[in-house]
Amino acid sequence: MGEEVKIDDGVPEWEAGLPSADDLMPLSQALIPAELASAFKISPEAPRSLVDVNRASNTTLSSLRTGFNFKPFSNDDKDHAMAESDEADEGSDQKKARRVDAADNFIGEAEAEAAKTLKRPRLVWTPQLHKRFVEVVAYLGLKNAVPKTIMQLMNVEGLTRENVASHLQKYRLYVKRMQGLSNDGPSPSDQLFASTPVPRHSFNESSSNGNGNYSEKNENNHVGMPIPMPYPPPPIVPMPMMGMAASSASGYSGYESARSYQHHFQQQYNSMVHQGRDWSGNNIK
DNA sequence: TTAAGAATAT
DNA sequence: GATATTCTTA
Repeated sequence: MGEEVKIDDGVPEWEAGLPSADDLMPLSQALIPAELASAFKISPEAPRSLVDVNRASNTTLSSLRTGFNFKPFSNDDKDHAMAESDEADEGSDQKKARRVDAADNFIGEAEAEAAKTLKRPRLVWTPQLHKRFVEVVAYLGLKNAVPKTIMQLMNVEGLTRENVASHLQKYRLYVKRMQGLSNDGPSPSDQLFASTPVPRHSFNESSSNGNGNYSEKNENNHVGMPIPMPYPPPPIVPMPMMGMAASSASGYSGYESARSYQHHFQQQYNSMVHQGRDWSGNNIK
């Protein structure tokens, strides 16, 4: 019965038996001959580049995968193919057709280049974003928290390693300074940092045991008492989910709220970064 | 060659 | 002061 589309992991199967890139009509070729088009008053279709196709393809695939309403970042800025995508995506789209004519290929490269080269608007570390940062750092333990890992665990689209590195540098200074002062007296100048207190276990080396707990450890690999995670486990995919979550400073009870939180977080971030329409407002066509 | 961390620059 | 960029080192 289910004649519909089976969306298991069957995607690769779909490709079996399909014509190869070389067998297909070039993208540059119009589907409808010009005379025919004019005869029937069909306005010519805008030329599509490989980039367009890949984009559409990705959109489709991700929709299928997520049961359909996942939108990567924002809808109208299709341009920015986020930089970090390099290692982020599990090369499921290795099938990129290599056969393209020079023009398209050029555009593809240009766009890819631009995504990395273009200047992004300066990131603002809102309390939410910072909180996220602190959570992840605490999760890793201050000693293990390095920019790349933090960036990955934070899982915020558009956030770069450099962003994190810079913030981490400052954060470390703050923490050090705080340790210097025996009792907690956040100076008023540290508004942001004071907004999210440094979790106690940040100072331990810790590692996740993937079980919702993480264990204290020291150099000798001596494992201490497992501590329940007070914050979301390493998020994998930005999870669109409705329903707002309190996310009031109280703390999360479980994964649901963690997800909601993440959703909220994502939205917050989106609007935040978009004020300067820069890395997306730029048309690379 | 990549990434962390510190030092500078904007 | 906040964040980005560059430089040095591992």
